[in-house]
Amino acid sequence: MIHIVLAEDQAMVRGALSALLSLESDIEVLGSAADGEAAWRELQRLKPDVLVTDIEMPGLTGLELAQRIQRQELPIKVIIVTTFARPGFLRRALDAGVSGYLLKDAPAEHLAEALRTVHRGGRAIDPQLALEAWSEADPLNDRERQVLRLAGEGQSAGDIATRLNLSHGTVRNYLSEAIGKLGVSNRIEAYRLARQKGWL
Amino acid sequence: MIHIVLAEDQAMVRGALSALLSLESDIEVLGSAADGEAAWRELQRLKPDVLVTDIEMPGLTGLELAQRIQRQELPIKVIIVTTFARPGFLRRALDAGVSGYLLKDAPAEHLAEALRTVHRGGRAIDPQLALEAWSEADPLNDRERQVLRLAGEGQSAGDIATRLNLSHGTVRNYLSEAIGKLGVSNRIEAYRLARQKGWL
DNA sequence: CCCCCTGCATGACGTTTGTCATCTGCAATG
DNA sequence: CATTGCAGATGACAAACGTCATGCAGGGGG
Repeated sequence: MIHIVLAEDQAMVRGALSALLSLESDIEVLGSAADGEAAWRELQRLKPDVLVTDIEMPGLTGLELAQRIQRQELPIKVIIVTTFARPGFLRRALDAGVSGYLLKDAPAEHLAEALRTVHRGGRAIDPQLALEAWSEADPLNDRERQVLRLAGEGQSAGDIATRLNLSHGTVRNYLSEAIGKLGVSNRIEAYRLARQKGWL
Repeated sequence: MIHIVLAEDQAMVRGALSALLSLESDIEVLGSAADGEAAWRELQRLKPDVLVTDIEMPGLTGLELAQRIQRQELPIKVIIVTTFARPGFLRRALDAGVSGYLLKDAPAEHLAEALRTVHRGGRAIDPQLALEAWSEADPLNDRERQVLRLAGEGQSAGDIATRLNLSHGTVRNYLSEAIGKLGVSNRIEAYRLARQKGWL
């Protein structure tokens, strides 16, 4: 019997996944949580074999949850189930020691299979995503990332400069750098591309 | 017995919702589809009582699907289940004659209840969202919307002008109008705000 | 010690944006 | 027919944007 805990912020999806997994005779859903902190408490309390978690959640994200489990050396495997086919996310997830990474685009049956594979000690990583993850590295440095994030919210170079204690010229330099590295032609495209790749 | 068809692009969520509803003894899931066109074909073939659909789907959106059902006067009720708490979306959904509008944030049990209410001839609209929907009207006209959409993808005024067969000055005028109406200070903020409100 | 690399700043440049006031053509309305 | 209204165009202006060459301080590492 595989004991699991579910973390997913959308209540309806959480309930539906729970129903889905409860149909499997070898899986038991011990509990579920709507955010990272609550999930952490459930893990301590219920000691499941596997945590199935989304990435985007209020408070603590799924990735941070995985990191915490890894650092505390808890004997709990982690499977990420997310909408985002972003190579950067998978990379970070693997660094955090997760055993599985599925997309919500994948057929529902894959989840139970992945759960069994992981419980057996194996890994279940979305194959096509795994390829992309190792192909393209994030070309941005910290400053470029920060600046791009703010630019994507509609802030001007001047605003960003104030926020980061830089000169407005420097901000424009970083932005220009980022635009160049990403091979696009303005800050908006740069933001969209970086976001889509999971480089944020 | 309530017969339904499910339209939702994320396979895992689709499967999970199907599992959830199948647990109810008075509900039967006749079929499901991953995009609007497929859903339309399933509706013709299976003649369900109710369609449960997401909004964001490739091809035909859930809103367009509802419109089509309304225009053809099919005896099929529609329940929208979506992530987006955007007043504009609810407004358009109601115009398209849908009977239910739930958020994925709502508890899973609400779905089955809503299904029964709607099947009985009632309406099931997320209450807090219903309030917002009548509070604020979309101030944008068609041109402004089009222009803003493209601007949000990073296109320059010139690009947009070419795409829409307008002069580049005119495009800037519309953009300026939109920025003014929304009370923001540049195209990026305008795009973000309009998107968040569901005005796209 | 010197060299080079990195992080940030500066200034100049041409382009794009955002704002206005004004103008044109066309259709609807009286 | 004249009048009004609307969609789109124009041109001018200041501000912000994107690019580039250059400068400068502070560390390492040779």
